[in-house]
Formats: sequence, C-alpha cells, structure tokens
Amino acid sequence: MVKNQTRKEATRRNMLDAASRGFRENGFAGVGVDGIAKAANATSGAFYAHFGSKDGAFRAALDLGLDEVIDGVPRFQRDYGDGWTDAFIEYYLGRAHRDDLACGCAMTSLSPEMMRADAQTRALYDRKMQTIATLIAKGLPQFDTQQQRAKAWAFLGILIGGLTMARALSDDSAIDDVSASIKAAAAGLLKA
Amino acid sequence: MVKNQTRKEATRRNMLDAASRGFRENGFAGVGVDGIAKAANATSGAFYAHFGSKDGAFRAALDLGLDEVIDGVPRFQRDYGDGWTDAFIEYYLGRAHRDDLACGCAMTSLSPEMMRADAQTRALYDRKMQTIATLIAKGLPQFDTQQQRAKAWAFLGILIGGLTMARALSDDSAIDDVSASIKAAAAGLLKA
DNA sequence: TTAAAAATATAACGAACGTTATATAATTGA
DNA sequence: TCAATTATATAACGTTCGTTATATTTTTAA
Repeated sequence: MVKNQTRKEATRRNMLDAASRGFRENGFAGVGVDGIAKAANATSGAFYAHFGSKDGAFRAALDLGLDEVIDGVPRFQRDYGDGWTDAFIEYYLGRAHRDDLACGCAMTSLSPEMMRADAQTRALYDRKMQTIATLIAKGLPQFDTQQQRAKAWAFLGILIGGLTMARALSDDSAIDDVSASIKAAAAGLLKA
Repeated sequence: MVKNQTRKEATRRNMLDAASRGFRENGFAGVGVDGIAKAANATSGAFYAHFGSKDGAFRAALDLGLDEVIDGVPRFQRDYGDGWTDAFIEYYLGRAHRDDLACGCAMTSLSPEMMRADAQTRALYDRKMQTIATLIAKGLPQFDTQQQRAKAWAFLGILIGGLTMARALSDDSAIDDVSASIKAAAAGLLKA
C-alpha cells in the first residue's frame, strides 16, 4: 500500500518504538510481547519475525535509547558552547523530561534493568556508556583527560540518581527540592 | 513446635525477608507471589493472610528497607564521627555492597520501582526519604540548614545513581572507574 | 481433653506470559 | 499474470500470574 521496501521497516519501527516506551515505563518484566505488538498495531508473529525474542527487542530498544544520548550530547555542545552542561542539566531535571516516563533518557530508565539482562545486552550497554562518557568528557573544561573522564562519570551518576529520585517522589515540593539540589550539585561538581 | 506467639511472626518475617530480596533483585514485576512464598518455605495462602496483596508485601518490604537506612545512617555518624560521610561513601560503593543485589540498600534497588507503585506506597516512600534526608543533613558540616538539606539530596542522588551505574556495567575495570569517580565526587560535593 | 479460633495449605479461577508452528496476506520477479 | 518469496496474523502450547474460596492443620482457652 505505502511503498516498496518501507512497509516492513515501518512495522519494525513501530514495534521498536512501542518496545522502547513499554520497557522504559514498565521495565522489562512489566510489559509483555503481546502488549508491545498490540501497541504497535501488530501481532506477536511480526514481533518474533523482527526481534527473535523479548530479550532481542529489549536489546534493540537499549541500542536505540543510548544512541539518542550519543546523538544528543554533541547537539547540546554545538548549540550551547561552553554553557552546554548547564543547559543539559536544566533539560535533564526539568519538568518535561521528568514527567516523560515513556520517552525519557534511556540511561535513567534502563540502567536499573541491566543487572538482570543477558551478557550480550550488558556488553552493549558497556560499550555505549563508554562512548557517552567520552563525549561528555571531551566537553569538560578540565585539562587532565583522566580528570575529565572521572567528572563525566560523576556527572552521569548524579543526573541518573537525581532523576530517579525526583521521579520516585510524589510530593511536588519535595520533587522541586530534589531537582534544585541536584541541579546545583551537578553544576558544582563540574566546576571543581 | 517452636514457641507460643512466635511461629506466626517467624512465618511473616521469613516472607518479608523473601519479598525484600525478591523485589530488590528482580523488581516488582520480576517476582511472583508464589515464588516469594516458596522462598520463605510457605505458600500463597499464608502470604495473603499476612500481606493482603502483592502491593501490600511490596509496601512492607519498602518500609523495612528504608528503615534499614534510617537506622544505618545514625550508626555511621556515631561510629565514625566527622569522617562518617567518607566511611558511608566507601561502604555504599564498595564491592560488597555493589555485589549484594538481594540485600543492598533499598533506596537504589526500589526507587526505580516507585513510579509504578500505588499512591499509598509512594506516600510512604516520600515520608521515609524526607526522614533520611534530615538525618544526613544533620551530619553535614554546613551551617545553613537549607544548604545542608540541598547537599543531603545531592549526596543521595549521586550515591544512588553511581551505584545503579556501577551495577549496570559488567566490565570490571569500567566498574572500578565509575566507583572511584563517584566516590571522589560524592566526597567533593560535601566539602564545597 | 476438647471445642473455638487462628494460621497455614491446597485447589482452582480466568488471564496473561514467552514462544513455536502454521496459515494467510502481501510483495516480488519473471 | 502467476508462481515464489516474504511479511504478518492466527492458534495453540504449557507455564505462571494474582487472587479467592475452601480445606486442613496448628494454637489457644476452658
């Protein structure tokens, strides 16, 4: 109906999107294959034709999700120059990102799932996180490369932990307190 | 067999322990009622008599888990005095705690589950986290109370995020890099 | 010692789980 | 246009899910 090669790809993309949203919102065990397929207007048959297994779909969703970070960080660096870290912090702990459980950063939503993932998926996570740390480190003011990398890991840690805590809380004023505290500390630890 | 009142309490304690371990290791959706009961040498009948529902058991496990933090922080402060934060950091990101998925700190293992929990459970999380933040703040060197509390939230954030990242990685040298970076940054952000 | 009460075990419910095998539908190449 | 190939849908597998109802065992109280 649509075009030549594109229907299969469209189905795959729809299912990958549905898997990404489902896994981020509900965790690996919190969503089923049928549910993912149905959310993509497809069936489990197509799901297995494309991904082979639930683990395979999770791996694909992780791949896509971390690539969004790998693409996003340089964009912040290009768009904001030296002030990119402040802009990134503001985005990461801002209300829009905080409230977007389905499409928020894969690092925060999927990292807690990794300890239960298979070896292949964990290896993928390792590689992509190293890439992300390298990208961040290159945008930091420190001269010492080793120190840059340490700051990058700490930066990722406080953002992931801060967003996790902010999302876990339900009281609005507590959420604001945590967000503001994390923002200040994240900016502060890069200055030192 | 054992004693008068204690059998029921022993059953409950065994099941609460099994629930705590199960939820921390596998997440809320990753473990079932029958599995928890079996791990406690009991059955689902006893489970429902004690907890009423799976959500009820999760709430009880969260309650117990955060109380461990509420008891533990003052113990560190008593045992180590002014250097308690360094000791706490060393413990929190040390190998023993990192590798203990089943019995590790509930803040790191259960916070990512909170966004899917019911309102009653989330309110409990809110209250206990405020208590924990207050306990930590009181042990910080800053004079300004507001600043103490901000540092306390940041401290919690970087520890939770750092431990999550360290556990998510599988390469040993990456884990060491992250742990060392987080330790240094956590100590650093309290100094400022 | 025995009846009442409480704690735990067993059995069953419909629903959803991940996966496979097979059937249907759509696309391709001649 | 028509057979070959590919993509997707359907049906079924045995298992486990959370929960309820009921049966059995254990404890309590007289």
